[in-house]
Amino acid sequence: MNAKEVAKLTGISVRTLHHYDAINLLRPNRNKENGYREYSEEDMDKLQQILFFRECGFPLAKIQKLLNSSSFNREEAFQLQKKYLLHEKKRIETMLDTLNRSMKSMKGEITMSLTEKFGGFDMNNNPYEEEARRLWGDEAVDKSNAHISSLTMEEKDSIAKGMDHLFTELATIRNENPASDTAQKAMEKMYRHFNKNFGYQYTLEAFAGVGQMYITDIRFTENVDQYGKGLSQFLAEAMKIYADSQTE
Amino acid sequence: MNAKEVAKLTGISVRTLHHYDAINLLRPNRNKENGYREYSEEDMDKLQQILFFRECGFPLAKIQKLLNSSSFNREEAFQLQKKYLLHEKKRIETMLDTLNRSMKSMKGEITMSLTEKFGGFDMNNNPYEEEARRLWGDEAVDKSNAHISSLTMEEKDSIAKGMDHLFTELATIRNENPASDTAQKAMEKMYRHFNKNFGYQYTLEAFAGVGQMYITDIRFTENVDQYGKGLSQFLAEAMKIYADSQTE
DNA sequence: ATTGACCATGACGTAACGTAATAGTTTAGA
DNA sequence: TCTAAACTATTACGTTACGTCATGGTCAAT
Repeated sequence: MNAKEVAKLTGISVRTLHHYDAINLLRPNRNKENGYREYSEEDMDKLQQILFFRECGFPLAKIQKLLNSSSFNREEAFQLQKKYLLHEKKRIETMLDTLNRSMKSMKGEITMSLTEKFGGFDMNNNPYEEEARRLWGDEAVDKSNAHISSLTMEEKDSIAKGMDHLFTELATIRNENPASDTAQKAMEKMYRHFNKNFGYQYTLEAFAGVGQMYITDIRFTENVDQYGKGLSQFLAEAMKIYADSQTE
Repeated sequence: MNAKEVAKLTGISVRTLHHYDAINLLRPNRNKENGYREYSEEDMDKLQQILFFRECGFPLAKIQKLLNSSSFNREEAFQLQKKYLLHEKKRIETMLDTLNRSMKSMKGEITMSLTEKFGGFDMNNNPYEEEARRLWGDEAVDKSNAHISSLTMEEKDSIAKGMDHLFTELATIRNENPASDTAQKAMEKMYRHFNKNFGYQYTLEAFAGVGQMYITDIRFTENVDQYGKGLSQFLAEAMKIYADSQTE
């Protein structure tokens, strides 16, 4: 299939296809003779995924990461998109209600509070982005998740206890300087612990990445900070310093 | 209400409010002492309209024109938005269907054609933009519409016949050069006809604008071309030339 | 009196394309 | 067979609707 046919079929523009090609999102094979784009069946399936995610409000950069994730799974993707669409459907129904009531309020039949007048507009906090990140967002988390799901209950329990222990311990030194000897020794221990308990060898990069996540992902921040306020912040810094020091 | 409260209430950002202020879309009063923005109840109603139209996919520039249109009518606006939302709801339902079927097709339970796989994505041609333009889009059309709706059936009928006659006549010369004497004489007649039959004095600008519309608005193009293929194109050119020649 | 949360106005950045310019290719009709 | 219309490609600049600083004034509470 050439670009124009694809455009016609899907309702997107040829320029959009060019764009997706340019940003490495969807790169069809080229005709050897003239360099024209040729879209295969697989390309079309990928494009469908892209458009679904786009419909769900994901930025293209994020879509790219998702689709490239090693643990990406079409079935889960469909489920997620379905959830989003159902959510969106509800939002629209809310807006329709707001609309109908606004008409009545205009005619003086009823009165509406300001809060009511803006019901349904808030589409900023898309909870499904977070779910997507959970599913395929971070390669490191991915792999450990995959590993975790392969464990028995007892194994899981044991690991959970080990982590709990580790964090409780770490919480006691959370007010130290993250670069201090005490802190860095703890980081070494932590790094070893991670490598022992998760299914693969953590790179130092990934280790630092997890630390980053503790402060960028609220879900993690809250979780970690339950062991002591400020722990996530401390860990993020200390883990990064450790990773950097070991890399040189 | 200050900007932050509005933001919290509606779910949009303060920056967005600043932006709407900057482009003259929504300009709240300012506190005389410190220049802070202060949003009144009216501002909030207008904002609601803006957000509804935005939700319907209208660009801000268009929203501005709509709201400033002399014939703008909140009730009609609500109705239009309602139509759009119902349309959107259906589209989402279509996509949900596509999604469910795609999952089955992935599992090999059913097969899907490519066309089916992309059902629901086409949201480009929003039919409601055209309806909006019809309602409030063109000031000139507005006014004549307003006038028309104030007429009796017989008067309407008589005018319709007059227009029919005029267009039939114009169709006979549609292959002339639009700048020719014949064409320009016909334009003069047409201009007088417009001024006689519609409720107010057409400016030459508005006259040329109507000509423009004959070729930019498909609805009109098709209508006009029923009198003869290419008539709309001819009229658009001839009317512009006439208007220009009279303006100097 | 100071601090921290709020407001204002620039100015620049960005995402996801649209649009136009230029040039090579393919295809349908004279 | 030749030519014009209709595609294709790349490059490049434009656009919309804001986000994100940077800088500086304002207000409310300690």
